[in-house]
Amino acid sequence: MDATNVLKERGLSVTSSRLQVYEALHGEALAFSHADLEQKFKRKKMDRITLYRVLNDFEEAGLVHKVIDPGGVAHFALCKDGCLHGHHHDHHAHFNCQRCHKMFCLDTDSQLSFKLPRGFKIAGLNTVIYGTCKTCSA
Amino acid sequence: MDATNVLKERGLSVTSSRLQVYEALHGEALAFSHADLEQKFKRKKMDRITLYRVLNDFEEAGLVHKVIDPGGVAHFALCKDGCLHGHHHDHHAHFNCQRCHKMFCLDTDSQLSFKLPRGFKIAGLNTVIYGTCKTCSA
DNA sequence: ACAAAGATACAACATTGTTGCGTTTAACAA
DNA sequence: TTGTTAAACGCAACAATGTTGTATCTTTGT
Ligand SMILES: [Mn+2]
Ligand SMILES: [Mn+2]
Ligand SMILES: [Zn+2]
Ligand SMILES: [Zn+2]
Repeated sequence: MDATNVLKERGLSVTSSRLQVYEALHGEALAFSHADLEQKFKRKKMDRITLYRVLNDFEEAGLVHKVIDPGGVAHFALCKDGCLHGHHHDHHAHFNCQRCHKMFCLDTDSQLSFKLPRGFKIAGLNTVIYGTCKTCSA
Repeated sequence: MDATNVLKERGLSVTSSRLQVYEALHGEALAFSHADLEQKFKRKKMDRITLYRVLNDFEEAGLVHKVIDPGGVAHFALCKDGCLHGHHHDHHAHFNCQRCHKMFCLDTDSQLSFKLPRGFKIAGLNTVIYGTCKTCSA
């Protein structure tokens, strides 16, 4: 499905900023920070605040998920599975390279299961393994 | 062992700020943010920057570990096991309540195991489950 | 008690993220 | 296609978290 229809499907109006952001994230295995994305858009004059709002809207719509790196900075990646408005289920781990600072989504290779104490109710999770990626280890 | 000797054992000089911070974290099952700790010290005039540096020094010394909450804010808790200078091994999960904002260390109840892609080398991890804690769910 | 090394406190700054509001743009119906 | 309305944008101002530089004070070891 093309970007325009993805947005429409989620009830998001189709604007140039949103299309740009969607295209920037589409097909990537990495999650990008605001700084990363502003770099990508440096020729296209993407407003900093608009970018924040687009990503927030995307997250609420279940289009992207947010991961916090060990420095406290948010990274965003498109959801692969059928996340919906207010109901994410991308409970996978991430790998953040301390050398190249790439944030990898480990959709397939990570298996997470938690035993929570009685009475605790899970809404979501933020899992980031940090270290050195394959390229930077070699 | 008392606070003074714990500091000495790690090669940290014994100062009033460090004793205060150590005592504030000691015996707690929760990880505290800078804001939390400043609250605790409100009568004792703990300098904000000193607090940052004390916690950084403690972390490097393997005395405390740092957890990042889903808002990107750092929380600190004393290490329970034998972490050393530059070598932490507190690979446990945490639970952050979206209502009371407490950050629980799940030392005992969480079991974490990850299958990383070939070539990736793990140095540590930040795992935070968020939702509502027992008290706030009731 | 003294000298050297290290910790503290204050100011200045950086980065990340939020809020308010006037202007522009997209959606939808006439 | 055009007009109306609601939403998104862009700019400024602000807030929160965290870092760096430096002069002063405290701790440590002699
Ligand atoms: Mn992901
Ligand atoms: Mn912990
Ligand atoms: Zn790397
Ligand atoms: Zn709670």
